[in-house]
Amino acid sequence: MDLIAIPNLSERIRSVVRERIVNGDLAADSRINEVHLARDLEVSRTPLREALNALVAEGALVTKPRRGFFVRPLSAEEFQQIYPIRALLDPEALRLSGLPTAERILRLKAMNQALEDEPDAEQRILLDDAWHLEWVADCPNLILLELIRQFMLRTRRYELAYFRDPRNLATACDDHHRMLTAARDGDLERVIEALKLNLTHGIEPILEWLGEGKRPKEVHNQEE
Amino acid sequence: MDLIAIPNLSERIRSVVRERIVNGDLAADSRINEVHLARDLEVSRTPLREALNALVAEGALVTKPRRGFFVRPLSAEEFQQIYPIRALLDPEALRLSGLPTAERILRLKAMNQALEDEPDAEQRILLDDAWHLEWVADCPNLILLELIRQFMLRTRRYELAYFRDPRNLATACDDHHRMLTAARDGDLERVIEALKLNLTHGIEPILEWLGEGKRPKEVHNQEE
DNA sequence: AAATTGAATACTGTATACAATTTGACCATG
DNA sequence: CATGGTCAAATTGTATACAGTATTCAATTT
Repeated sequence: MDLIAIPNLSERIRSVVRERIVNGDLAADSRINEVHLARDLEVSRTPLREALNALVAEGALVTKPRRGFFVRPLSAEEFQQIYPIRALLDPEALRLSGLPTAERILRLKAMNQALEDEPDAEQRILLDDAWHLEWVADCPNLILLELIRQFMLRTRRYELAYFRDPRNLATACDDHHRMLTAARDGDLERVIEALKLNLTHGIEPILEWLGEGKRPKEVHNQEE
Repeated sequence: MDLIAIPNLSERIRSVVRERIVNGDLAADSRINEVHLARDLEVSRTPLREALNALVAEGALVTKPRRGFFVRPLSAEEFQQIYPIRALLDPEALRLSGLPTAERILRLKAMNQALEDEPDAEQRILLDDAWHLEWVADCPNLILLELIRQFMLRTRRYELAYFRDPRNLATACDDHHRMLTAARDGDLERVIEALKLNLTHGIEPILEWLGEGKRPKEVHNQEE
């Protein structure tokens, strides 16, 4: 019997649309035209609407009754609210997980290396998320993990800019390294401190980016 | 123009179904038959499915592709995971909010009195939630507030048993009182400590309840 | 008697159709 | 030239229809 549940169409649509929002293909604040988007994706409106509703729950969209779905704009305000929450959730999950096993430390080391070598910004985000999840893989509080995953999705749009800059990548990998050495010393509290620092380092550069140029694409919703 | 957005059918359905889950009208672990439930609610399946998907995001239901929606059972495990998260979120929100104004303290005092006098368990939950939200009303992190509200909904099913017992109500009001006196003394840290204690007090009795009798109603999904 | 297969049935997932509401353009009016 | 009203087109919300997938249960085989 199905151990891996095959996602249905609406779940696949959700991923695709989320991608488009993250990339800016669907401009911030723009209204989503269900008919056009459905035609573009070559699906009907029903599963599309299910996907859009799910994205509302994720915080990527907002919905106004009888007006439609709108892309939640990237904003310094939202970002300044989301990131501190991760800095609250992640350390707690790590504390509950305890120190990683020697085997896991090895894996983490390899993952960090892969991150350092990765040229593509989007892949870097995925690797970074995987890295953080690996630390808390043994966390007994599954709902907390669910929550962390949810917030990883919400921060994704912002992190794209962060991981494009090699200097930021270097900072991140450095922080990660500090976590690893603390773990090898068996000092959980120091690991947690390093994690908090890591999560804090992201804030400044992203706020800067949000302040200045913001996003390039603006109007361009989707073609007719 | 519409300051208060009138909810559409699917949003209203969501509330109704959530209610039924909380009450146990839809038994834990039972599969939801969309056709029957739609007929029962006198709506079509489309908005019902939108509502059910939203409830999945809320954690009240789970969905298995091509199998359908299932009522997430109340379990000691889930509860033990949810409550500590509230004990993480609420104090942080309170810290960000700062001490309440004298005016707000008065209002809180009145709210606690109302809670103490309330005979109905369901109303008590609503009043208790309102009480907690009043403390953090000034929290600048709106997303954190959103999250707290979300978890209030998730804990609701469990708290019903808690607030039925007058002894638990007394304990809660007592904790609340302690928070108020600490606030009047201008000692935020002591308020936060009292809040943590308040949130912790709920755990034991509910676990006990979950261990023994559990819920009365069991089979009874919905009538044909 | 137990296991297995296969057809009938029930149910979910998706598409389409229809109703209700909003939007925007056009024109009349001050 | 601005303002407001009316109507058509566009768009969302809901219902219904259909297709594909699970489940059930009886018939058949071992």
